[in-house]
Amino acid sequence: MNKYAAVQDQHRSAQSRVAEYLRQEIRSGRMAGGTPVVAAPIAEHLGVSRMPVREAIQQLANDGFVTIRSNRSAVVTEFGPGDIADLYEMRAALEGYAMRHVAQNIDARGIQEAELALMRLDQAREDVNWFVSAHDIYHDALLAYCPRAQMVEEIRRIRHVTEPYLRLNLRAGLTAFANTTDEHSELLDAVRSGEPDRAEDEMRRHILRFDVREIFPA
Amino acid sequence: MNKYAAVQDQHRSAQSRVAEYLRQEIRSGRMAGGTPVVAAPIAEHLGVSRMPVREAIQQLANDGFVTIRSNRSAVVTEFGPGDIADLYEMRAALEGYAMRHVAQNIDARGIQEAELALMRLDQAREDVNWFVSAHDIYHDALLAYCPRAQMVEEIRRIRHVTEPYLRLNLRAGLTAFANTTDEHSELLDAVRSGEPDRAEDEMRRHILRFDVREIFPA
DNA sequence: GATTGTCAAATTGTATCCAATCAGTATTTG
DNA sequence: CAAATACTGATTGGATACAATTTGACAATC
Repeated sequence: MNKYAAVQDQHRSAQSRVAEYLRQEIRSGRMAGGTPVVAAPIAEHLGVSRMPVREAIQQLANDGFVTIRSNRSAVVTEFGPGDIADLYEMRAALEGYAMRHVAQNIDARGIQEAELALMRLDQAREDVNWFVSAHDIYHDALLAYCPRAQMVEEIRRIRHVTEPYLRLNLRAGLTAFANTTDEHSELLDAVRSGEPDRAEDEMRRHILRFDVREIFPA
Repeated sequence: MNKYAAVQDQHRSAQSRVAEYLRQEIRSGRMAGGTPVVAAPIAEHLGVSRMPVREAIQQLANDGFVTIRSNRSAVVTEFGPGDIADLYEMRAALEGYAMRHVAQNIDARGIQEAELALMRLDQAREDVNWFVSAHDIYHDALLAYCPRAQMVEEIRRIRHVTEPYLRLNLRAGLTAFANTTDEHSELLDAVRSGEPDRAEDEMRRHILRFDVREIFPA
């Protein structure tokens, strides 16, 4: 199945192809939380043996996408309200701190790119998938000016792991759509000012404004 | 080799035993940065096949302990000054934020335990290994009152990955030894006050006071 | 009727075998 | 003699085979 993609990616290891495939399935929500992740069928579907699938599953487990239960099938990780709060606070702490660097390092070109990404984000409000993608691009545009590779990687990891829940939130209450452009605009102002404290504070507040309870019916 | 430990851990999977073994070797510094991590000899040494070793290596790679080079032997990750700064800033951001929760949640019993851990830390100043262990315990005593499991886990991960470099620093300049008790004491005061802002600020400053340049000769 | 025991299907965990890849060295060739 | 090339040893990457474990169903028992 999907021979062309397989051929195109032939140079990369089977494991990383499998990992990328599963990551996309989970991020997109096609494999929802709780879905069993069984090695054998996936291996057959992608035309590889179980071994690289196992390793891919473990890799995803380390990123938090799946949960491995010893001697039982792994499952797509299901996050509860507490877990989401946890992840969002982590991201607030890290991405807030990252903005200190960004505010001090960003140049005219960076500002321009962020403004462009912001416009695209505004245009993307009609479609959930489009919006999520544009939202990623906007945040990444800012993080490009944070010279801390591991920090940025961790921030992205968290964003990706929580992506299905952002999608749910966008589809459920439209509030997220409405607020978000103004917030992102204020955020950009703060970064433009070059004041680390202000940039950090703005990013923190922006991320923590995400209301988990919209998704999880009490 | 080491039959008793093997028997004791028989209930757990070979993979996790191997992972734990390697993690300890690396954290302790017995396997220094740059050391090749070859599957076959380790497998033989521990009396298992190469497969669980492979998976253990990959698990460690996801935590940052080793670096996998495609089709070449993996190596123990070697961090440069920039990487260490990166990791310490991440920890500052996260553990600082965690202290907001701790300051608000800690009770009399928690304070007491932290004070005890602080005394033990002070006693441990003569020996590097002892000190590192006591330092871990002190920080964990505080983090026990942060109700954000994933955040705490990530903080610990960073602390463990940087452990060999802390050891180097302790052995090299003794400054870290000297400053640290006072700092930790001030930190505990801030937590005791219950003020989130103050607790966060104190923890951040404490962590960022770590001077990387002591290790890396310019 | 509830509980326990046993068996079978599904799935993971581990071992072993073979192919692919890379680093370094020897060797050829201009 | 220098540069390109071909070989060799070491090591990983992947596939297949098999053992161990768990789950659930169904039957036996109290």
